[in-house]
Amino acid sequence: MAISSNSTTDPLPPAADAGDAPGGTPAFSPLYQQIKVLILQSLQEGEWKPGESIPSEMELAARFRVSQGTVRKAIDELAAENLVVRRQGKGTFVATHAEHQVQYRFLRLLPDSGSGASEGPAERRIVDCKRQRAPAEIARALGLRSGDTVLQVRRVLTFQNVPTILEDLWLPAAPFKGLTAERLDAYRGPMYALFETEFGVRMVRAEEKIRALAASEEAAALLDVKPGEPLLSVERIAYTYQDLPMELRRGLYRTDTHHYHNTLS
Amino acid sequence: MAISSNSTTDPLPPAADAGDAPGGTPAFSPLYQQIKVLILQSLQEGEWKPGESIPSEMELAARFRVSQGTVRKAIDELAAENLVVRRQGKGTFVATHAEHQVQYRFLRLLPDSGSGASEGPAERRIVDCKRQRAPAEIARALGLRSGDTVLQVRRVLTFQNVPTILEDLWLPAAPFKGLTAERLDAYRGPMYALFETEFGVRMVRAEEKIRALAASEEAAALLDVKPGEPLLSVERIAYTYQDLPMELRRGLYRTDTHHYHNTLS
DNA sequence: CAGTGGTCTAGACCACTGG
DNA sequence: CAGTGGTCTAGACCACTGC
Repeated sequence: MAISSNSTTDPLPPAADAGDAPGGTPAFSPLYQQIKVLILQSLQEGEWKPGESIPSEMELAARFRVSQGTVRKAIDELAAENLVVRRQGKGTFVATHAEHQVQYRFLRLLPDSGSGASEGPAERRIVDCKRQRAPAEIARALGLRSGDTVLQVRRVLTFQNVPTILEDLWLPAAPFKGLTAERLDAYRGPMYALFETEFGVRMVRAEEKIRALAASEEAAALLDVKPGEPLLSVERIAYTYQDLPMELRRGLYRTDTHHYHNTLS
Repeated sequence: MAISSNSTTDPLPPAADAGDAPGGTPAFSPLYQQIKVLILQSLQEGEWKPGESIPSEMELAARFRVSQGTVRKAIDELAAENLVVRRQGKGTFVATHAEHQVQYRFLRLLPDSGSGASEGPAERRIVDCKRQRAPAEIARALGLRSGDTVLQVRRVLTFQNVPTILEDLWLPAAPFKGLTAERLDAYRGPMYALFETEFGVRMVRAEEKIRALAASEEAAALLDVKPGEPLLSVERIAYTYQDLPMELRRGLYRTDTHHYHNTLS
C-alpha cells in the first residue's frame, strides 16, 4: 500500500500500489481513495449490476478492514461522480440509465416553453444501422485501430411532431455484437439503458464539443428545415469505466423550439 | 434551531430557524447545513473579501460552538460549489474571478487546435456602453421592474486576430453605478473580476441557453463573417449570492476555429 | 423493530506550507 | 517549527425505510 503508517490495518485485498514511480512524486494515496478504487473495480467487474444495491457501509468496512467513515468517504466520491446513488434508509445503488427519472441523462436539450409542461417521450426512428470499417477519424476518437469494425446508427428523434434531433453514432463492433436496428427499435427507454442491460456497457461520463453549422441537404430533409438553416452540432464521446471511449455521437439539433441548457459554477 | 437533541451546544448566533412552516414538512436541517448558512452570510456580507482567507476550521468551530468535523463538512459543500477554495497547509480562501488560473471561469469556448498550446489573452474591444431603460424582456430576466435603468455593454473578443465573440450584456444600473466604457477598457483581467473588486458583486453561478443562429448583417460585420453564417448563440444569466440574477449576457460565438466544450456526468 | 444511510463528536496522527 | 487542511478511527445517536 502507499500508506506507511497503517502497520496492522491494511485493507484487503492488498491491492497493487497505484503510483510510486521511482522518479516521480511519492504518490501518496489516502486509504479512502484506495477503497474507492477497490469498489470501482467491483463495479466494473459487474459484482453488482446497475440498479442493484451494493453492500452496506458496515459490510464494506468489515470486508476492507477499515472504519465505516473511510468507506463512507469513498462512497461519497462515487456518488458525487454519479456512479452510485445513495438512498437513506434503503442502501446504496449502482447508478443506471434505465431509471425513470430524467429520460435522457446526457441530453441537455430542453423545450423552450416557459410552461413547465415537460413534453412527452420522443418518437424515435432508426434511419440506418450498418457495420463498416472505421474511418480514421472515427477510429481515433474511439481508440480503435483504423480499419476495425464499427457499428453506425443514424436516427431521428421527434418531439411533438417536430423532428428535432438527427444523430449519427458509432460504436465499436466487438462489445456490441448482436446489436441490430430491430433490437434498437424494439427497446423502450434510453439507448444507454439498452447498452447496460444487453451488452453490459455502462456509460459513465461524456464530453461534448458544440458548434453551429448550416444544415446540409441531407440533414435538412431529415429534420424538415431548409438547407443552410443553422443547426446545433453536438459531438459527444461517451466513456465507460477507466475513461474508455465507447461511443462517438454526432448530433444535429434544431434550436428553433428547443435549446441546449448548461449550468456553470 | 431545527435540531432538538443539541441541548447545550447550540451554535452561536442562535440563527433564526429556516423552515418549519406549520403546514409543511418538519424541515429538519442538519447542524452543518446551518453552519454553512452562517458562513454564507459572512461571505455575502463581505466579512472576508474575495481572495482572502477565512478563519481556520478550528476558529470557526470555536466561534459556532461545534466540532471541527461539522465545520469541515459545511466548508466541504461550499468548496464543492466553488464559493471557497481549500489549500492544504495554507487555509481556506474566498473564491475569486481574479485568479490567474483559467482566465475566464464561465467561458466554455476552446480553440479547436489539437495542439495544447493555449492561445494568448484575448484582445477586447468595447463597441458600446450605454444606460437605458430596461426593455421588458431584459427586466424580467434580471428580476427588475420594466423601466428600471440598466447598463448595456457590447464588446468583441478577438483571439489571434480572429474576432470570435460578440457579446451584449445588461447589468442593473444601481449596483454598478460608475461603470463606464473607459473603466472597462482600462481594467486588465476578466470582467467578473472587475465586478468583484470595484463593485463588490461576486458572480457565483450561471445558466446558459445555447442555440444556433444565422448571423445578422450587424453581427456579421463585427465578427468578420458573411451574413447568414451560422453562429452559436449563448444566453447567460449570471447569479450572485441568494440566486440573485445580476447579469444577462448574450454572446454570439464563431465556431469555425473554436468550439463550446462541456462535460457530462 | 431492525437495518440502512446521515450526523456529530473527540481525539490522534499525517501532509503540506511558510517563517 | 507551528499552523493549516486532510485522513482515520470509534462510538453515539438521528432520520428514513420496510417488514
